[in-house]
Amino acid sequence: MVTQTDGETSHQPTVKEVAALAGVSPMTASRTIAGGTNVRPELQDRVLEAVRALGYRRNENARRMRAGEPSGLVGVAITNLGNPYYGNFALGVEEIAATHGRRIVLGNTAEDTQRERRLIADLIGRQVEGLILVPTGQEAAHLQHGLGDTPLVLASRTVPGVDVDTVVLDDVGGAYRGTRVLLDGGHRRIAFLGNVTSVFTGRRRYAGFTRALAEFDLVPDATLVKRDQQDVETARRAMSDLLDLADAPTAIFCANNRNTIGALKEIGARIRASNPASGLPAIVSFDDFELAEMMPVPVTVVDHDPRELGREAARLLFTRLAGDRFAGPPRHVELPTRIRVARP
Amino acid sequence: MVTQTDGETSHQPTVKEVAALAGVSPMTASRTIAGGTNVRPELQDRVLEAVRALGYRRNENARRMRAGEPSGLVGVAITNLGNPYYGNFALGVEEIAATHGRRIVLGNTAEDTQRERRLIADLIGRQVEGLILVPTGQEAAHLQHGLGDTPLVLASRTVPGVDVDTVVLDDVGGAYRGTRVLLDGGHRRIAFLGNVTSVFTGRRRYAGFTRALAEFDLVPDATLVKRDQQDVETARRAMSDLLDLADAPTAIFCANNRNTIGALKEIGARIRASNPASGLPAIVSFDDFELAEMMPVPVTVVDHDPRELGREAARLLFTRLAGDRFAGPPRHVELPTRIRVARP
DNA sequence: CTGAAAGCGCTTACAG
DNA sequence: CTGAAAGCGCTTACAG
Repeated sequence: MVTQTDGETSHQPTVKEVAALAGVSPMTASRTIAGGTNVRPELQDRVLEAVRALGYRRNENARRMRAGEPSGLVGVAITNLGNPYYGNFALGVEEIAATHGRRIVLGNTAEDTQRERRLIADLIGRQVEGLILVPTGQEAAHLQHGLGDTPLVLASRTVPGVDVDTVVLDDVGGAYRGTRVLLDGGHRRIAFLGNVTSVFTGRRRYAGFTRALAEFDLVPDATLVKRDQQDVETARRAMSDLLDLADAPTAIFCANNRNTIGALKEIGARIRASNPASGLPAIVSFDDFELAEMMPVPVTVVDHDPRELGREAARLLFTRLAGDRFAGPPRHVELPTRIRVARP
Repeated sequence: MVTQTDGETSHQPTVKEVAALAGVSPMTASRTIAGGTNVRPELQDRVLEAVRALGYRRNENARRMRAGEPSGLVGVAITNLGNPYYGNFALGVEEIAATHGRRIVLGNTAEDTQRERRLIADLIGRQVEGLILVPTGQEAAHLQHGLGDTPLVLASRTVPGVDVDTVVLDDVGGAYRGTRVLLDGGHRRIAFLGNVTSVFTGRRRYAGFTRALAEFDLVPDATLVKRDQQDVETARRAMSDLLDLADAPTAIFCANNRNTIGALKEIGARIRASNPASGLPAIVSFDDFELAEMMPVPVTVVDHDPRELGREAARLLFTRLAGDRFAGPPRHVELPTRIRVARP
């Protein structure tokens, strides 16, 4: 039974103290702790006993500094820890990092460039060997300068002027094919629910949307394009406005998970109020979500694998770290998306 | 435009190199970098210019070591990064840590005691000031020894024999009240879908379930109790077995999010197959989930706030760190749950 | 205002 | 096999 009331003073013991207690030199203690090569078994026993008695834990930072070894850490900065998409992204990074004996240090930027800047500075200061970033915005200054020789990989989004290794989704192609499902199904009044234009993926998905429309000689109807929703509640309200239009859309392209959920919640509310305005629209959702097949309207999902995105970002980083880290031009990987009709 | 092809050699510059380039002593460089007190402006300019030229970044590990300062890091170990519940938990920890000027280092144990052990050792070795852990199992050995003087807080689950600060949910009360909703609604054949008995929360929620039944002079029917599902697919199959019973349950208590989703997916599959066996059961879900109100059966949610769980864990830790860290007995906090009927 | 010396905790390289 | 010396990158404390 361990308790936190044993009255010991707060202090992490050092090799010196271990050595003193064992009656050996710090070097003998250090050698024993490192694995015990070239130390008499008898002395090893005494050292290990002292380690136990003092609760000694080697200071990894000090060790790596003297040994000239890298930190063994990879920094990962994501925009929203509470979003399972980025959680799985981080899992993918961790998976590959583990195979290289590295641990990840994870930070959350909360879509705030200021926080991103501070986080990166801190991670670099703590000697991460490389940095994987889902960038918050389009500001490049803090990414161009101050990273020193620490390799940077951008994931999911790019930043203009920052020409480093990147892995993104096939946003344009995915949005195009998702929209085509609606067009091929006969829909012509198709609305777009997306997030702010400043976000890389938002712009790309809108581009895929318009490309599909163009093939049917259509251009987006401004009254059907809503591009400012960052969360579920604003998405729900945007959806409500669309459904209240005299000439309401027959289908909705939702450019991300948050917009999909908001749109569906509004549909649900109207069903429960027995007030489905006009007929209920079909939905395309860029991003998968759980229980898609339980929805009262047909949902087409533009699916992709966040974990693979993380894996690929890590692979790019470790390739960089393995070779001459400035050799070769930056590589740009685009991962595919899959169309899945949740409820035909 | 920054590229990774500029041919520089890989090497983080040091104060010494900055000082040499600026033509001053390392101390003058150090003082300037630290903020510039007691350094002639002219020298400061030269140092800062050298910093820019070399892309110098202070080694935070080295600085803190010499200065005798703590690392400024709090270790957080969760069981599943891909679960938004724990992502939000980590956000809560981060929120409080930020107000104390600390950063979190997040690790994932993947419900694996071996990984938990290694992760903790590593975090301690990297000098975290404290550790917040969602423990994987019931093994206590690595938690009793080897943490040294680093305070530990257990969150969501406890470990027998490890008597440290803890914050858990009111699992028993929440499960009790959720089950009461079903009983008060007239249900008498109520099934239990939960996870393995070895998990703390699983046991507690089952206890709340049986307590509610007892008030109606009922005992759990063994054929209606399924307690081995760790993921959605196994939960779905367990649900299928229940619905296929000759005397199928009229209501299901789902002890966690994964079991709820699995149960609902099976219900959805049967509706789509126009084969709702007998009537569809009511659902109680311990853990909230998105779009609960869109389900084709009544869903009662035993809701709680993972972020607040994280905040509270961090508060316990910082209280410990602020005072004499071994003063006072361990504190045990239990956070409330709220009953929410998603669709009456 | 400036810098040479010493040391944070650890280990490499060198001498026994 | 063992240890005194030196140094990783940085800063405190001490002398000018």
